[in-house]
Amino acid sequence: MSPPPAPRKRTLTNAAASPAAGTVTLEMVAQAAGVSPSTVSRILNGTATVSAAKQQAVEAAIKQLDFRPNPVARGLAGGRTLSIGVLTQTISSPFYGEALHGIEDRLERDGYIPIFVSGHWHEAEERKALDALLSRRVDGLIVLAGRLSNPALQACARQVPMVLVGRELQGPGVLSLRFDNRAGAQLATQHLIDCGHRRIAFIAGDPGQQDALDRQAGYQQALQQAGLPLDPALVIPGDFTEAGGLQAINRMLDSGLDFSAIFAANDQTAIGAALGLYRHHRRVPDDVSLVGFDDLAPAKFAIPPLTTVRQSVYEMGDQAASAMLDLLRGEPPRVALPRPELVLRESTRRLAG
Amino acid sequence: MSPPPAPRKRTLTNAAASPAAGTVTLEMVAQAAGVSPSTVSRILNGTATVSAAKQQAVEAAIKQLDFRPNPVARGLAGGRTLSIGVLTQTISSPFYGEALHGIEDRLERDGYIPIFVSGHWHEAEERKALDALLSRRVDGLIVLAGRLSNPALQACARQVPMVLVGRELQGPGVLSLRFDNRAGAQLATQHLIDCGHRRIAFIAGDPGQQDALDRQAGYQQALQQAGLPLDPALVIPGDFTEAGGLQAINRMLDSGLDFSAIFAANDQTAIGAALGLYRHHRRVPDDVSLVGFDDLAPAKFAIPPLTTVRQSVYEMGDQAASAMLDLLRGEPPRVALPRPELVLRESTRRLAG
DNA sequence: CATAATTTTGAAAGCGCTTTCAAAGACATC
DNA sequence: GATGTCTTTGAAAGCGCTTTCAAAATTATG
Repeated sequence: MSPPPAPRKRTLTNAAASPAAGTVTLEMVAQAAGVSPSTVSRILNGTATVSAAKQQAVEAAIKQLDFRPNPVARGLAGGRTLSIGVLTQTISSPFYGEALHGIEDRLERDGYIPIFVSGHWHEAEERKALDALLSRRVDGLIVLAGRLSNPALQACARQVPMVLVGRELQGPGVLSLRFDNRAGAQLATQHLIDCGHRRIAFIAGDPGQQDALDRQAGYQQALQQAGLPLDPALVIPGDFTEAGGLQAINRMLDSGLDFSAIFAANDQTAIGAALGLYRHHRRVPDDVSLVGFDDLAPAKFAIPPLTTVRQSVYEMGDQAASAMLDLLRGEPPRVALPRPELVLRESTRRLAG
Repeated sequence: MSPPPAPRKRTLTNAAASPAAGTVTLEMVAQAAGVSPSTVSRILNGTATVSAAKQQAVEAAIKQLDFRPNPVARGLAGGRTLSIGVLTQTISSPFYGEALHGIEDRLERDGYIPIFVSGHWHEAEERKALDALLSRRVDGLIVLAGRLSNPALQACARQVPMVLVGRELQGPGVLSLRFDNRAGAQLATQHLIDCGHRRIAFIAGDPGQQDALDRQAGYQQALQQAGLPLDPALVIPGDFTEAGGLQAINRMLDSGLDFSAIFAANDQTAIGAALGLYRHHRRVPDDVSLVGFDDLAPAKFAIPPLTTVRQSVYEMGDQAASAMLDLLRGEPPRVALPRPELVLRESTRRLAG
């Protein structure tokens, strides 16, 4: 080990109230490289062409001093904070969690950082959270579903670019990203039909979410296309939670509903339904086939492993972040949403007889 | 509705490159209230006593203009950003997700905002994430477990106060929060013993995490206290994941291991184990009793619902955030960790015969 | 009532960076 | 070689807030 030559001389700055004393500033870099701060800034941001000689000198100084620009200062001066506000509903939900993961990974590659806040499906909370984000001067907003009114969202979109996931909204500065829930639901229902099922129940999702409505539409469409009747009794209300799925089963069984398969509006509902079935000693898939939607992590280890529709929520997050980055660069956002696909596991089987 | 009297006069500032034109600044408030900016700042921060008259005038102006201080500017000038960096491992994991939720709720009450970053159990990533946090000038750091070396953590703690969850570390500016994993594991094991089980297998957790080691110690201690032999063959390696649990079962069954109950190091492992058992046509709890650890959401809807040790990860997050707030105020942190408790569900039963 | 001891207040200097603006250099043209 | 055009560079003015510092206003003291 050769001894480190210059052990950080600290003479240049007005060493006043610096909290962290070892902070290297842009000014120090400029001084070390023998140029002006403006030049260093320009190199950092690629704002203008700089002579090769100075470019190198500055880069060397940056490396040597281990300089890392202060995002707070940049935010104040330049108006950019390199942070994107993300409004999610429940940070710990398996569904949103994956999307956040996708967002985080994508943003990080471009030096942005996501700031996550939760709205808990509560309009007032969502509004507050968005306010907090805006007052922190995030450069953009990614909103995952929620209950906030469209006008409220549009108002935000007037301040910063916005990407909306799971909701439809037109407007300046807004980009809407939606899965093809309908196609996914058709896929699931069709699979059940292909297995010979005729009495296919649908446990619906939270009627306040467009996704839920679309999935129901897909279910009905598949039935119709197969020439099967649409029995309203086969549509049981649910709320996208395990408890809702469990409850739905109880209701179905108590009322003596006749069915041989169930399509649940999401995996969580399906998992609750599976428990309900287990409690009533109905075997999956022997007695009833069960399909979920989303392909969340728990589906894979459910008992039995759940046949479901894969959505790649992670990828959706990735796409949302990508689109935001495009928007920020002023480019037209290019998104390629993943197609829904059926994941065959062990919760469905061909109807015997 | 009376008409709003002054519809936002905008004459005062040098209306140059303001990105959002409608921004109200502290200076505007000062002007409206007829005082100096310093005074407004003092009122905002409670830094000094101000005459009642001015106090009121300023408060009125703030309300009237709907002024909200710019955290970015505050961060630059005052060194406080009102944000707390939170290093988690997987933002979408059911375990950490709940802790994040607890942190978020607690911080929000005091006007702080958490900034979540994930380390993915990867030292380099953790270091990078921490760097990003630090360079964004977070006021404090909450670190959830991880693989980062102690010296590296201590170095961070020298810059900002730090609360460490799930790891033991002494040092200036560091506060360690640990569950009593050992007691929890004893509880679980003892329950199995009480049920008459003698051959109790333990599927271990990730040996890189202290939690895993503690849980194993608790398991062994309970066995010893009951005068039961410690058979090393009964301890099967695992890694805190469902896949690990599944694999462990395969190994146990393939090797013809004799056991009537399993204590899994966490719920995820237990859920994987349940699937393994299902695959091998071993019924839970009829053929083998199964206990998990953590009481994560999925445990409740597992098939059968999983007996487990409740940790309240949410509460842990809440406590960590509280402690951080105390630290920031310069008060000695007061934490009251929740006791572990056994949650009896349907995956265990008294050994027949 | 003068003078000292306090308290309230405002002016001004930053925090670390970006961004005009104009001066200085480099290059091209006649 | 003089003049004009385009490019590189630095000085300086902020971004919106906090925080000395010292002046002004207030209160206490002899």
